[in-house]
Amino acid sequence: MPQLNGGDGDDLGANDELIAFKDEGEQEEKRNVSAERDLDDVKSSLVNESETNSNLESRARHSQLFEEGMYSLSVTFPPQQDGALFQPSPYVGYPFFMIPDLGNLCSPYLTNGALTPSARTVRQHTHTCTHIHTHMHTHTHAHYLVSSGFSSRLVPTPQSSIPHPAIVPTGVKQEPGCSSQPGKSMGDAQQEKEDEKKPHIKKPLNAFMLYMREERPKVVAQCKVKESATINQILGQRWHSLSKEEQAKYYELARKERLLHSKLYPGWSARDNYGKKKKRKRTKSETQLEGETMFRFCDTVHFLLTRLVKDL
DNA sequence: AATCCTTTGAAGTAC
DNA sequence: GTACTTCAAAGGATT
Repeated sequence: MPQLNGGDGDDLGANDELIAFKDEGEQEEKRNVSAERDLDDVKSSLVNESETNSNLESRARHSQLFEEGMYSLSVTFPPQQDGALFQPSPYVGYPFFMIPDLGNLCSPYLTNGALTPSARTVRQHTHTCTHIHTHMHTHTHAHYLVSSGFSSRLVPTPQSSIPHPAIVPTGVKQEPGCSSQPGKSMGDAQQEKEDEKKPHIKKPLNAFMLYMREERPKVVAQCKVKESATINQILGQRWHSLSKEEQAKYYELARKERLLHSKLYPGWSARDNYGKKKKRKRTKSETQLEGETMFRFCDTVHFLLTRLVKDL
């Protein structure tokens, strides 16, 4: 069961979140060094703050008490209109609810729209459930200790045919959405079929992506531009012009995204998505051809210059 | 229909 | 340890 442990440290906050701007000059880089350090400090303090937060310990304690059957659980399911899928808001902490499978249904990371049977059931109901938690053997609980709040969920074990990845027992690595047995060998074609059936779990958004999602509509409105490539260039520039505090806000959001993502999909790896987005890759011959063309071009230029100098 | 473009950041691979 | 690659979002443009 995933639990946020303030003691063991969260290494999800990458240390290299700030890098020198690639396309700017050395001087610009130097000017940014101190600012980067400051922002780095802000970021690490944000991480430390959240990790050492006394509320976190309190929440962890709540979680423990809950598991011991000392607490009752109150879960409120949001109303679903006309059975329509819940559309996640751009970013409001987490727009989906920590309900078994409904979480999958509403998760912004899932893209294939696959509905699990229990999700279909859950989204039909709108109710508030108060449960005196005394029968641990009949329920499986998972607690998400997200910075933004304490969420709990009830999973009636016998009915839950598709266990949520987040409740995979410790030490058991499970591929997201993968029902196949570990170590089971299968043909490549069959493996591909299995892969296609898997829900596509997207990468968590990084700080800049979160910023883009928020600011894009403003840029579109201001600049009357629709081309994403152009908009992204503008957003890239604006991102650099943000203050450290403003950027820190997005780094913190991104950290929470990663944290929650890792809680929801413990076995997920960025590698799982490799190849999901089909990208035309240059073949070796193409690269070689380009190199040869460049070589010939340089050779020609050299020849012409030599001749020019000779003529002069 | 599929891919490219364009940005930054995270995470993976390769050496 | 460093360099490189892939993919997250977005939607018009291009193939």
